[in-house]
Amino acid sequence: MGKTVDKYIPSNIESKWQKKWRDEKIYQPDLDKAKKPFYNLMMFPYPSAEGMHVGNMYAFTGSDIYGRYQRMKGNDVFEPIGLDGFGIHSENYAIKVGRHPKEQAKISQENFYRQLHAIGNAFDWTRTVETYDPNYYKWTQWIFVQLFKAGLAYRKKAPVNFCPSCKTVLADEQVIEARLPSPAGEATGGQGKCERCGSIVEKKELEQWFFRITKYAEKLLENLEKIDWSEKVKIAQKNWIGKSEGAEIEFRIDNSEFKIKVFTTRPDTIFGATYVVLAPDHPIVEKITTREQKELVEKYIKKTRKLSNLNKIREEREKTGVFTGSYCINPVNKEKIPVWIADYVEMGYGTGAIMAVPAHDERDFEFAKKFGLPIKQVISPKRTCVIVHGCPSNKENLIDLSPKNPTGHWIQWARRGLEKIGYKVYIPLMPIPWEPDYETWKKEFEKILVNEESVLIGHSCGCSFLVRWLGESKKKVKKLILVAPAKIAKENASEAIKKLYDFEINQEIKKNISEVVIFISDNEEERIKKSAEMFRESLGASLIELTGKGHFTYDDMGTDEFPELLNIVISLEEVYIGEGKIINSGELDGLKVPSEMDKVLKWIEKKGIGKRQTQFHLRDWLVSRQRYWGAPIPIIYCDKCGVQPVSEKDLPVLLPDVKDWKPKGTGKSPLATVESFVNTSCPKCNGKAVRETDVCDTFLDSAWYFFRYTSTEFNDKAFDSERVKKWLPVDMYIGGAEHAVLHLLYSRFMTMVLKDLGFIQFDEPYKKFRAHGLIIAEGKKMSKSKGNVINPDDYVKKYGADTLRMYLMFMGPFADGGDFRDAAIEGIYRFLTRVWQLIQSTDDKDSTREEKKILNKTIKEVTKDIESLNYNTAIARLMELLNFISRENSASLETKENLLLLLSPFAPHIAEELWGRIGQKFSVHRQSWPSFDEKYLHEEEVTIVVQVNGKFRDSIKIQSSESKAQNHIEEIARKSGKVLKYLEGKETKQLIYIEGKIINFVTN
RNA sequence: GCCCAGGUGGCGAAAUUGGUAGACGCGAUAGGUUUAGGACCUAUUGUCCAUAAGGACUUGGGAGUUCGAGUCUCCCCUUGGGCACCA
Repeated sequence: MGKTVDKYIPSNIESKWQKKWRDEKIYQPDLDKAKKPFYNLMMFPYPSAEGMHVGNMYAFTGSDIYGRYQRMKGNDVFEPIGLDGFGIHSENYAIKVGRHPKEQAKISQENFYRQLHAIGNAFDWTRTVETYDPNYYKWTQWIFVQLFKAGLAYRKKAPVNFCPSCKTVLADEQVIEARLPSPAGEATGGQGKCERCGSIVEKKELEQWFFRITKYAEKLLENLEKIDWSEKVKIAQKNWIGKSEGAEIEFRIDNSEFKIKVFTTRPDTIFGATYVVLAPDHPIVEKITTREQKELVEKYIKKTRKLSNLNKIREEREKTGVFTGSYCINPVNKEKIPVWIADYVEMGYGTGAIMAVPAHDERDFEFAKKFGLPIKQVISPKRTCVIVHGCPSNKENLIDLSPKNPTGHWIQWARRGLEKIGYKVYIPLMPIPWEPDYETWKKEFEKILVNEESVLIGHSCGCSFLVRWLGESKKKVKKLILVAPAKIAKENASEAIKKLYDFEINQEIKKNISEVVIFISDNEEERIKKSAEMFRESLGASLIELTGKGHFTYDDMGTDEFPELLNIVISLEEVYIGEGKIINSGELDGLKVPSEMDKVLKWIEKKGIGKRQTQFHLRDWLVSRQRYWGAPIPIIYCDKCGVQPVSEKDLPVLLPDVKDWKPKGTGKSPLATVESFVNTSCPKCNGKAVRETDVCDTFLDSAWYFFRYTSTEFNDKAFDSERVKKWLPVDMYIGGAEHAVLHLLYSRFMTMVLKDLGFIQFDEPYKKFRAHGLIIAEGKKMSKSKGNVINPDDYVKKYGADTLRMYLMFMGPFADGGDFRDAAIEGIYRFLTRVWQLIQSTDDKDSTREEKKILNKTIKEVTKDIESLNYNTAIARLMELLNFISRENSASLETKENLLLLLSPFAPHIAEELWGRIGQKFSVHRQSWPSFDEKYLHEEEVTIVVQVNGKFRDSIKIQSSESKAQNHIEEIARKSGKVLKYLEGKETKQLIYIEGKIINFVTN
């Protein structure tokens, strides 16, 4: 050894190879002839003018590694790149720097592409796509026209989210932090903030274009089952689509022919509907409001409208509403129930009307409580109640729960009463002879499931147990009831009893219990009264003294009134939303819900009261923007012919170059002032007509770009169907989870539409999608406003792209992201420098068996790790292999070659350079991915861990051929001095042997 | 409030899916090399006890299952992220 080599200087090799790769077209598959097409796509970036940040680079690198790996596996990998530079982000930036968006786009494009070149990705640079290029947006407009013709694009006046700062309408998805409480807030229509600029969004009524994505709600949901996507993104989409199943039920207005349809997911609670609520803007409100209530109702409607424009975020969601004066008839029990209006019901969801079941819905409950409306319980809850009795006066009677025993008597009564109202009652039995032993009691008691819905009843000494336990365990329970709590004066008590009461009442338990009630009768003995008083004071409990009745003395617990008292205290003072049995509901009584909901629905349909109904949270996609920097919506309005799409031969509708392009804030696009743009002729009658002046949402641009990549040279079609057939759906799509419901849902929708219109044969755009993690800087999200955006340029300059790529990937699992810190990057640089040195300076020798083993193991592990996107551990394996070479100070040529092949997806430049230097032909990136041979992975010697009682005591080495010989291994293990020590004088009760792994002596 | 993902050394993180916890890297300490610093090389590095051999403890907390738990079960705490008056 000892060959001297030149220093590793990344800048000397990186741009050199980047140029060579381009010249040799090694990353340009022949899209028509490729035999094994593999479409490796990453979400295309919005090119901020500041340029790429390490977060972008993280995503690109992770995707690139996967693509490079697939290429080496023999696939024709297509890895395109482009820019999503149309739209509000880009325009806002242009406003900020005071430059025309078109001009700014040019600058951003140049800068972004320069950076993208520098990171060494295997992009096909001949097929770039920019959304603001007329050759691209021509086809965005063409898609709009197709949707229009198919009836999937429509116009309607709608209250929309309007951002006063961006001066445009936003889709629901682009409004964030909606409905958060604010300290000074007042109720509003539920405003949030603009996704882009953070301004508070207003509601405005405007004519808007929508895409009928709701038509595909069911399919968008259903298909999630069949695609291989990150689970969290699937869940996010599922939640966003928000399917809920229930019933639509019709309520007749009393003394009138009007009917109100309500949607409910809880048809099982219909007997508990005690009033009906309409959204304030429900069209029927006007018709059913009585003369007496008219003024109030109108005032309320006005107020809610005004509030929606007040840009204030509601505070405590205090319920408001007014009575309309009308009643309707509950169809199941013919009860006359009032009709109210309230802004907690929204016109936009369901039918804009609800049946209110205050006993089983929190919002209805709140409302009912505020306005004194009746609450009727129809679901009996599944709750637990634990009765802990006290010490008996006579030990023998303790577990005698028959009514003969006074204690037994009241317990039986309480149980019966509680079970009647739906409680599952537990009565833990104490051991006999009874000892006030808290620890034993606790062990028994904790076997019972106690949760927030539980009611605990303590009697006498049982009270002390419970209070002490609640203090210790910090459990939350619904209610604590203490019956005649006893506190025995410590000085007179036996040791055991003293111990029982030796605890402090923990103040925290007050927080954990909704209510504490203490029962005591006035003729209880002083001692008990005093202790009741003590518990009351410490727990803030209400004390119910049963004056004059005398039922609750120790000797006479068993009266009929007692369980009824419990009933009063336990029932009906809170909402219950959980599962249970239907009660008070006539024919429905006894059904279990939700498990027997189907029977309820059948019954409702049979009775003709209502029908099954499914609702989705998903709303139609609002696509118009009152802005300049976007694709003009290709629609023409003609007085004679109405709304007409621009004919396809006239596309694109070019975005005119105008000086006055800044948003107006009038609800109209800047294009509206450009007469030469607005005035046109009707495509149908050729008469005078005007153009639509709004532009398309930028999410439309990005909803189909992956089709265009395959067909950039075609100017007569959006995409070539043969190409698309060959390359799509995308094999691997990598992107940020922040687009979980925006871009990903829209592009799925667009694909479904294109399929239904006959342009393509598949309905899902991305076979496999993986979300990468977020890169943060110094523990915070990177953002321009925080000034902590990290630009990769500096790092590329200092360490080279290879080092930065690997550092980013080494931080942690690709799906997790990480915190970017300067310090650790040195480690990777050191690694690559060592690769540079060792590959060149070490002598070539034949592989030893050990070397073959570690090499094959490395190949196996790195392959597995890349496939699961665990790049961090793949890199660790490469380091281990290098450490081996370093230790041995030699390596076979085979090992060196394979190391470079394994390294090449991660650090493409250095791998290419060294590949040449060890005498191989260009290019390392055209080689096949190495395979491993199982025979080298097999160990000759295995280490058996010797445990005594599950604890590691020694390890022994044996030939792997002997690993089946348990007796032999036991013999060796027993001889080990370390093990002997632990086995001495002890009997081996059990011996566990796991072949080739572990031998465990279990002694007593 | 609901849903999702996390919580392992000083730090980023591994762990064959129930079998020696802490691979790999950063940082730190000591030594070598160097005029010096840097770079590089070698060794050590979870915590505690012990002069040592050695021992005990340890994966947010608590209980449980098991010969054996970071991994499985239950409860709790906590940090991110998403959704939210959705009927």
